[in-house]
Amino acid sequence: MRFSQQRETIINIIHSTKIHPTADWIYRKAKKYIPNISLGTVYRNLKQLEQDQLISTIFDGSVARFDSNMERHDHLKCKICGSLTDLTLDYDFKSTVKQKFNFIADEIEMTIIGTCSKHN
Amino acid sequence: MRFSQQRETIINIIHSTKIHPTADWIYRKAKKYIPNISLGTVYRNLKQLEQDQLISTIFDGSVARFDSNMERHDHLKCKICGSLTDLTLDYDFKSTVKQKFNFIADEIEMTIIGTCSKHN
DNA sequence: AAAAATAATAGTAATCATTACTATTTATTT
DNA sequence: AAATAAATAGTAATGATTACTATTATTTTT
Ligand SMILES: [Mn+2]
Ligand SMILES: [Mn+2]
Ligand SMILES: [Zn+2]
Ligand SMILES: [Zn+2]
Repeated sequence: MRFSQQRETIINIIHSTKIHPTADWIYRKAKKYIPNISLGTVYRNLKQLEQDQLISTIFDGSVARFDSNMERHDHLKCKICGSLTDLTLDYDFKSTVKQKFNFIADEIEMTIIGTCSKHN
Repeated sequence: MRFSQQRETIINIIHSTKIHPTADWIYRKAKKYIPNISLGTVYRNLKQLEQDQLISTIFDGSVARFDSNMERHDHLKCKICGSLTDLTLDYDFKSTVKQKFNFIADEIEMTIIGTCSKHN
């Protein structure tokens, strides 16, 4: 993977926020630095970065959002404002499903859906 | 909501399987009973049935899959064959996130991703 | 049972996010 | 500086889903 100003900008943008942005959000932000950057470039780089395990993809309904936090963690999703927030809960179901279902678990995705603290 | 043969067929199809089918899978199956049923009809009814809480929608990556099991449960997703299987795990994080984040949890979506028992 | 009212359908067009394509540009190696 | 090939911009294509509309089917009213 060769250096490019576009990729560098995309990485910086993702690392600068905790909102788990969409490709389009990243694209609009990137255009402030590189006005003629292409949306295809954003998608191509996001895919590349995911393959290289530098970011991860979260499917929020039907749109993809991107996460620079590569530690194991879960999410709170607010039904009202749509925000997605990190939290880390303690659990271990991998051994359970191995024993009960002979299922080899690689990862566990957990999203808690409800109303966030802003709406009180 | 008025009766229709199309909706009845769609409900029957969903209740007849545990595979969490996609709209297109349901459509192809429905055509065996109603050859000129429209894909739009399938989507319209699936949306209606979800609103009436008769089925639920699971977003599997970028495609929607439908679930007739309305009990609270979790899923095992196999990376190899793509199968989605029900299981019910015991946990309670709703009180935790209320206390720690002042977040009112309505539901928790948990998917355990890995390799299912078929591939041993 | 026929007429009126209106929900639901079939078929097709439109939308939206994402991916594919390709000529050109840019980074890296020689 | 020239050669090599990865990355880009711009645009076309794709695939899932939704919107639209004239027609059909179900339910209600007479
Ligand atoms: Mn996160
Ligand atoms: Mn299920
Ligand atoms: Zn909120
Ligand atoms: Zn499998």
